[in-house]
Amino acid sequence: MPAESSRLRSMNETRDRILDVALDVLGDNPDAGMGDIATAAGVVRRTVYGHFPSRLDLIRTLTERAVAEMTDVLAEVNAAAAEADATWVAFIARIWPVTHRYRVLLALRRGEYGEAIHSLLGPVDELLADLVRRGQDSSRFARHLPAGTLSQVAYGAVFAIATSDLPNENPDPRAATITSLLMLGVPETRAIALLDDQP
Amino acid sequence: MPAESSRLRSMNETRDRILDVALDVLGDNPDAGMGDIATAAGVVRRTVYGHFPSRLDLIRTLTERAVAEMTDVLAEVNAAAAEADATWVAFIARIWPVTHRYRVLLALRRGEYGEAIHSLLGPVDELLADLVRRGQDSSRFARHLPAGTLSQVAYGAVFAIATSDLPNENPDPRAATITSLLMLGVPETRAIALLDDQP
DNA sequence: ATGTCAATGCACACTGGTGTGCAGTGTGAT
DNA sequence: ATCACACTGCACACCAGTGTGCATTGACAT
Repeated sequence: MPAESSRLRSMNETRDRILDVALDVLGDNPDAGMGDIATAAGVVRRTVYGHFPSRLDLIRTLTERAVAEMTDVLAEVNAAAAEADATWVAFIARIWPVTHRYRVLLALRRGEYGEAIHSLLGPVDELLADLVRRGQDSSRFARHLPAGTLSQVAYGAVFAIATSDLPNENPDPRAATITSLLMLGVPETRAIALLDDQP
Repeated sequence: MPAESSRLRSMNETRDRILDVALDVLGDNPDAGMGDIATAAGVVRRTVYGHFPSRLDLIRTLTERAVAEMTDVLAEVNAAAAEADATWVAFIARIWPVTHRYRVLLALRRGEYGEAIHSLLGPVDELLADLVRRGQDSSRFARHLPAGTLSQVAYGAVFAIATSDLPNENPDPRAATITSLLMLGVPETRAIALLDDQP
């Protein structure tokens, strides 16, 4: 099956390394240039343009990866067919590392490439809103905000906590989950009970 | 008292107009240039540099204004000597329009001028954290997060709702306040009661 | 009437990033 | 042995924004 095995593989390795490193570099500084990414990937700027014709292409590819991963997680936790609030807890637990990895996308959402990112992220937003709506329909979640807004704000809070770099402590996924559950209207006692059921 | 009355006044008018317009323009697009601001203010780019030697100077002046307004509001609501949760409600009500006005600063917090803005906004963050801490000490607020983080995340949620531009609806300060109270650990019933006490 | 000075309208130099072109080099494929 | 081609290294053009210099205009102050 691998026709041009070694040749093609090492090329894909370079490409993947650029993508991985780009997530890192842009995560630290969303305004980093193609040069910074290239250097960090141990490659020359020109080479990056060999794989991605433009900066937008790079960002788009990154976003597509993120959408794929997030959609997978959402599909899996939804497959468990549990209550919406339990599903939310499972979702946050599974999405936690992904959120940190792709933190740059949220930062870039407002900006030059916001339009492209937003449209690609649309489907994920939909799925998230669906989950919250399901919770509202079964009265697990409150209705003080429409599902679309509530899902965004709740996930935004998790994201904010996940990427907050406090001087001494490191972000606490448990506290973040509780916070998001609270704002979804889940009582604190139930929130803690849900968390204690997690493996 | 006005020595060079007309002269100096019209100069201050121009300066103030630039500042006001800058808030507007940068609020819509944080990456707008000095030229865009100048044009929107009905003035030439060179004139803006006459009042503010650099872009950073402009941003700093804007930030100083914001800090002054926010500090005033915080001082006033704290003077009422009510419970921390009631104070929070009053604070959100009073800060709501200000939040929208200075929305650009939050957007610019991550970016080139983040350092300068952050240091100027520091005192406000302190006051906010103090309020939340007070609430935690009197058991009005939950302790799932340290006061510093919780205050930031709660205010961040309010900000997110205040600046969310939904297709048809406009942001609802009441829903935003409830959301923030929930994540602070205030039970929904109490949150609604607090809001109904507001004028 | 005369001077002052904010605002104007150019000019310019500088910076920092993007994206392209092309000749050269080394390593796998044939 | 030779071809293909990913990567290099340097060149360039281009753009958009920043900040400065300076001569000019016009309203206000004296």
